[in-house]
Amino acid sequence: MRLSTKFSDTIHLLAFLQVYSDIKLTSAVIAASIQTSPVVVRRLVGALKNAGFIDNDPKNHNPRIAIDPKDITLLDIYLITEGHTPLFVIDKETNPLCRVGGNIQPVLTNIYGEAEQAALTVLNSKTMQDIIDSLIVHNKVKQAKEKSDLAQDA
Amino acid sequence: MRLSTKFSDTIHLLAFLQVYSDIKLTSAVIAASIQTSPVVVRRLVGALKNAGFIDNDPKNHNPRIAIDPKDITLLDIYLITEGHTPLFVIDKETNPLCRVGGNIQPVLTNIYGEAEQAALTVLNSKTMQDIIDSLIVHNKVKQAKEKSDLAQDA
DNA sequence: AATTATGTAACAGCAAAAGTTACGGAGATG
DNA sequence: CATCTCCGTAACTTTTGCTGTTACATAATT
Repeated sequence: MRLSTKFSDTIHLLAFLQVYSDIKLTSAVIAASIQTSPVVVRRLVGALKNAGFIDNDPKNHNPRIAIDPKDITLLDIYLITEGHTPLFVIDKETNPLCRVGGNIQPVLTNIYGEAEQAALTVLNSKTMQDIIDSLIVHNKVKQAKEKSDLAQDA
Repeated sequence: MRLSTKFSDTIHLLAFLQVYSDIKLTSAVIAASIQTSPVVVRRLVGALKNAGFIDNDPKNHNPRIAIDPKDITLLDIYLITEGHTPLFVIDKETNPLCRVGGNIQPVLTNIYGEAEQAALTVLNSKTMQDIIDSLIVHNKVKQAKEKSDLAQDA
């Protein structure tokens, strides 16, 4: 089956909390940005609260990031949301009596592990702050483009 | 969704062709090692023939590896079997009018791409020959262990 | 107090993968 | 040359796990 979107959605969620910390953040408001249902958002928020990444702002009762975004890496989020699922799947049903089927699993475990490690190392080098910074840059570029397109039309 | 087992099964298949090149290799025989159905094996073999990695041995009419196993990397196999599926999934349904939802996709595309690239680079550094060599080592270790266990019992 | 939002649990729907059935055709065997 | 086996492929079924929905008890808000 296909991988879940939980990892992406959770990054989205955390960025949203930070970018929109000044408005009232209900699960419905957040869901409108992720384009999912409020229940799904509550589930994601719940998992993050459990892991200590989100708490409640005493001022406005918003959920908010409980840790400096510089100190949250994408690997941290990945492990919370999909940590159980290996990136590469090994077929567990192979004939143990065969010279190939009986030995392929540990061989693949090693190699896949190495590949997965490489990917997760990249994720560990990126923080939520990097995401938020990139979002702002992308947004500025987009707005400048829209403005120039508008001038073009006029 | 989780990834399919096609990647693993195809590596298994190619190793099997090489290790058992001396016996009659029907799809049923191969299926017994992978523990799947002959039809599934035929599908995998078909894809590999299409890609030029397998041809037919004129001697015994077995399917056989058409390229030196040293020159087949796991990345080659990965691209044939799962090349279309990204390792990390990006939620395509986000609100374009939101400062986060409207910009998160390209941001994630960049970072996920970098992580995926790192994993695929590892896969590209491993060949089918490495797999076959490792299988032989694992098998020898296993057999030695069995022999010593047997001596223990006696 | 009344309203609104949360946290969960249970259920339904959907999409993708794996396995199954079926069958025409190619090649092997006697 | 007739039979038998296996292949290649299409269509269908089953399974599985993710997403979203419904429902409701609890907590917080006004």
